Amino acid sequence: MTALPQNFYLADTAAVARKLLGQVLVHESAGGRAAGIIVETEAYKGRTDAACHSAGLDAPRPGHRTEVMFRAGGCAYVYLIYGMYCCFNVVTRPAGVAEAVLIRALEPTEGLDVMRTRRRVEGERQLCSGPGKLCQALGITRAENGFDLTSGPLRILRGKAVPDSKVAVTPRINVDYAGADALLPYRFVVKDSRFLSRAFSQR
DNA sequence: TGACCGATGAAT
DNA sequence: TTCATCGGTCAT
Repeated sequence: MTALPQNFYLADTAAVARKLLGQVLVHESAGGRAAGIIVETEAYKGRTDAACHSAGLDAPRPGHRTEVMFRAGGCAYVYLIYGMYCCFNVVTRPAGVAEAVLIRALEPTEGLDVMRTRRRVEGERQLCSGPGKLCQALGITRAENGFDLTSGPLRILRGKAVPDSKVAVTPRINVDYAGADALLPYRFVVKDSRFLSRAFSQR
């Protein structure tokens, strides 16, 4: 499998979030190699999106956590949430536009034992079914913030395309604070996956 | 220097 | 539904 080219990440952020379904996130680290198929994503559209960390920002602010979001697409944005979990995002769009895609769930495919050790749980459905969980399972921390995703230890490889018939679009999770923007259709899931952060159901 | 709070997860 | 837990962010 070959890594997705940087070009892939420069397009519209919601389109990238959709196209990331089915691609494969890999991390090779001291603990071992672990990987999974992306089954759930969310788009965060920068300046005008009240749910986005870079909401209202026109330019990078040195030292601010959103600094890497202003880089050209194709690198990692990792931040700490609730004082205890990391969330992994893919930076999108050309340099200067601070948008990103949050990876919310993976179907584990490689390194399940390493994941079990890191997560301290057995069931494969519990390994990567949430943004904090998948970072723990793959050993992704803020040390990986800014990493290039087209080469190096943290990469996204081209997997199998997911047809539209298997994709559902919903509002994003836990962004109620964003008012009307919380209703935007920016969450993409593989409908029938058993590995989502929460099961998809109609209506 | 300090107060506030969250793109979560796990237990209840 | 509740809460653990603490760094980032912004207001003093």
